Amino acid sequence: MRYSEMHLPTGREIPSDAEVVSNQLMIRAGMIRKLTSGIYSYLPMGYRVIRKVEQIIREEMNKAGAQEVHLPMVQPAELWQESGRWTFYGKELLRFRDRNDRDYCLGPTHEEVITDLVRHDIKTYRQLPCNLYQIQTKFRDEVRPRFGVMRCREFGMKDAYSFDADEAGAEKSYEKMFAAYNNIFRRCGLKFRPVEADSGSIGGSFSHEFMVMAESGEDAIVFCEKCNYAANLEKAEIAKPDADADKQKDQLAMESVETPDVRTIDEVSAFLNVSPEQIVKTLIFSADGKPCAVLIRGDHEVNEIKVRNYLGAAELELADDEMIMKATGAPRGFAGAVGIKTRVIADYSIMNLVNMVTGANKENYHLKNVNMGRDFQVESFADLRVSQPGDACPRCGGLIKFVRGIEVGHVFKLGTKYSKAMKAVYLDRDGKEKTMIMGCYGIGIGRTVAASIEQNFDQDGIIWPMPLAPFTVIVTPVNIKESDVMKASEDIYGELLACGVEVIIDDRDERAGVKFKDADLIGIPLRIVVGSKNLAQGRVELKIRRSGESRLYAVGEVVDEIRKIIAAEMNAADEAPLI
RNA sequence: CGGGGUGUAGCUCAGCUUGGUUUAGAGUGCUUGACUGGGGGUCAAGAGGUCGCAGGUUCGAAUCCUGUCACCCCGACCA
Repeated sequence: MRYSEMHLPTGREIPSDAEVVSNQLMIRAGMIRKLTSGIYSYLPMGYRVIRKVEQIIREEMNKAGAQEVHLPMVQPAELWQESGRWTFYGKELLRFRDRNDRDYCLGPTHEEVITDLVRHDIKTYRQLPCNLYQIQTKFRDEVRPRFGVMRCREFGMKDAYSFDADEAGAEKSYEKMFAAYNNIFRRCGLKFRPVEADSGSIGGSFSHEFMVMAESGEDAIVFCEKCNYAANLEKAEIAKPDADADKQKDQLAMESVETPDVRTIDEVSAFLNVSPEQIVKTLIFSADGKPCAVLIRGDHEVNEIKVRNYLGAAELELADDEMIMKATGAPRGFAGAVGIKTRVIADYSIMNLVNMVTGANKENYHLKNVNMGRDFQVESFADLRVSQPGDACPRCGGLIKFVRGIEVGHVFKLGTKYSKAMKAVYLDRDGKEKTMIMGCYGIGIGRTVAASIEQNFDQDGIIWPMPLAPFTVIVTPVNIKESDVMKASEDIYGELLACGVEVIIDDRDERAGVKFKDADLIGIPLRIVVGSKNLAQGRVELKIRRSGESRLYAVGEVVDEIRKIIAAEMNAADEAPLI
């Protein structure tokens, strides 16, 4: 490719509405342009990188036995009504009508379409397992798109769906995809790790997210330094503590104290001069419209996902003032377990507490020396809180650490949620009708590209890992008006092309400084600089983008050297150990 | 949906508080020419704007008022 002929509009200014570095650099490097909120165009440079990621995905998916298909983006309402998601999915599903007034939506995901496809064509266990995937545009009408292509409304996604005859088969399909995903992200040159994730309201048994480590990531990840436990914060388990019967011996008599307008943990702690660990927070939740009290130690936070999962509720939110008043007989801020008129569940954190401080279910009063069993009963204890620094690993007891990550992939055991609702069945060996067991597996393509930039940049611009680079080499003639410089540049360019290297020659009539800045910005891994001084001695300069290192080579040797470097780096990306 | 902010040249922004000396500006980018040629070079000449849109107040509105749209940020919500 000739730079002079390429549509590659680079920019010096940081766009005013770009927050994260990947978004800023993708715009400045001429990769993308925003059309409207959450909707982006890819320019040639950006699309080349997209296709690199897609190609790696294709190769690994095919290797894992999946087959590529292409499903429609416009989907009829009937399918979604059949699965129940037409009402369930909410506003993220963009709905519209055609000229005959029929309801449609833009596909945010394709479980319905693929299940419909498979149920028509797969009739027997002999056709199973089956794993189909596609790389296609999704539309999700996000409440708040942000961070450029990282969280946008229209985006490219690879989604795969597996169909199996039984649990064991489904497990195998899941493991294959898990392995394929490891290969994909490793080959993309990303620092990532798979983490346990919440299976959410879909209710599958198992789910992993593939997280790219980055400070700007929207997800918090918990991992253990000793063992390989890693989980999304919303999923991170906390081990059940041992019961400590001894402590219960020192129970004091319960007393009521007046605490005028003292509501929050901090206020109670200061007013009564007790530490937050001694106070029990009593949160009233509305679980599918019914109140439920959740007890937790004052210095901890409730993990609403855990509560929702524990209660098996479809919808969970903090109760409104009216429900609180009805359940506790007091306004917000004075709830307590003693005498409360709701179910009461408690986090493990209060299991061994004695002489607790709680609300009195009476305005402007709290209770001191409250004790479980004696003063109130708990329906059950469970892990309901958010993991925090200092917690022990739930697997090995080691210390856990926190990092932030970008979710680039998600593998999911679906079970029979869709196959059952949509009657995707087959006949087994005995001629009996059985429901297929599904799994689904997604990768955000644009997000993977953005995540790569979040991990690979410096003050000059992007630093592509070789497997994703839009071009591997850029040939930079310092001055195109010098014919010997141009001739040598063209020769090297031609040679690289001839041996299949993706190369761009910067044949623009620009000053060297401009070319260097642009080459750095767009992040080409290897740069060959052809200038008259070195050329007079038969040499050219090879500069490595990532290290900044530069070496001189004889004109006749530089192509060989480059081939060696490329081979070594691509190999390293293929064989990099998992972290 | 709640809160906050911003809309002026392709891009980044000034001007608005206190309406009229600004014929709407700067930097950068773009065009042309000359010089220059290893880290966004210099000089000169130029093109480019119904100041988001619609009303209103006024002799007079980029500037004040009302409405509206778009975009961004924080939160809530949600795969």
